[in-house]
Amino acid sequence: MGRSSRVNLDRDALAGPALDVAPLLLGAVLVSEVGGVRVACRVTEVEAYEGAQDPASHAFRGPTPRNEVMFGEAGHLYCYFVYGMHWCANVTAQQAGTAAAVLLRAAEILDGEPAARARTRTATPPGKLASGPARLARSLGLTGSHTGLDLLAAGSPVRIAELAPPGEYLTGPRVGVAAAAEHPWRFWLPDAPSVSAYRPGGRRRAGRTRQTGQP
DNA sequence: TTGTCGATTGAG
DNA sequence: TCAATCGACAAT
Repeated sequence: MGRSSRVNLDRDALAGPALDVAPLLLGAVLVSEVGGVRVACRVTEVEAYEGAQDPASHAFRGPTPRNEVMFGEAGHLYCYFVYGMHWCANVTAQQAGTAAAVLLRAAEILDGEPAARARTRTATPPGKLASGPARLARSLGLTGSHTGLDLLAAGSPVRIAELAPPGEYLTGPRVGVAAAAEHPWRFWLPDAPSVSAYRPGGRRRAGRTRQTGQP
């Protein structure tokens, strides 16, 4: 075909390391028809999570019922529950047998904003409805029940509609991640208002006495 | 079976 | 800066 503004969307493109797949997903259009409501968004920020080599990955310690889908075929949805109240969504990468996933951290709503707004806090500013992984998942109505969905299947209620041509992007350390914090495995589009703010990882220490650390 | 901690968010 | 809130998983 002639010069298409889109990139061929085939599973092989997603079947590599998360580090390679993550930038591919920047600018991708994601469509959700969960609950009979259509919400479309454009991905602006992602993070790569590998398998056995990545201590911050859910798959680091091998397969479990929760992370099973990460070990499957690329291009499927992996949603996990965190902090007792939030869902976050990933796109699986690598070939079957090897774990990897790309966390969807932020997006801008292209279509169905009223529906997205209805799902999120009414106080959320318009451009920030899908800013942050939990808000992104909530805007699209994604929960653990959607884990395993094939994002490349035409009939899937959640799917990747198109990939954007490779473009400029920035990288930095992953947000809220303590392990392997030195790796710049977060990718985002420049000048995207929806991109979330960086926050270093690290656990809160219980009973941390007034450790001001100040002289 | 128990305890710790988390790929976050929003309020104070 | 901190509480909310509960599932996963490692350690008993």
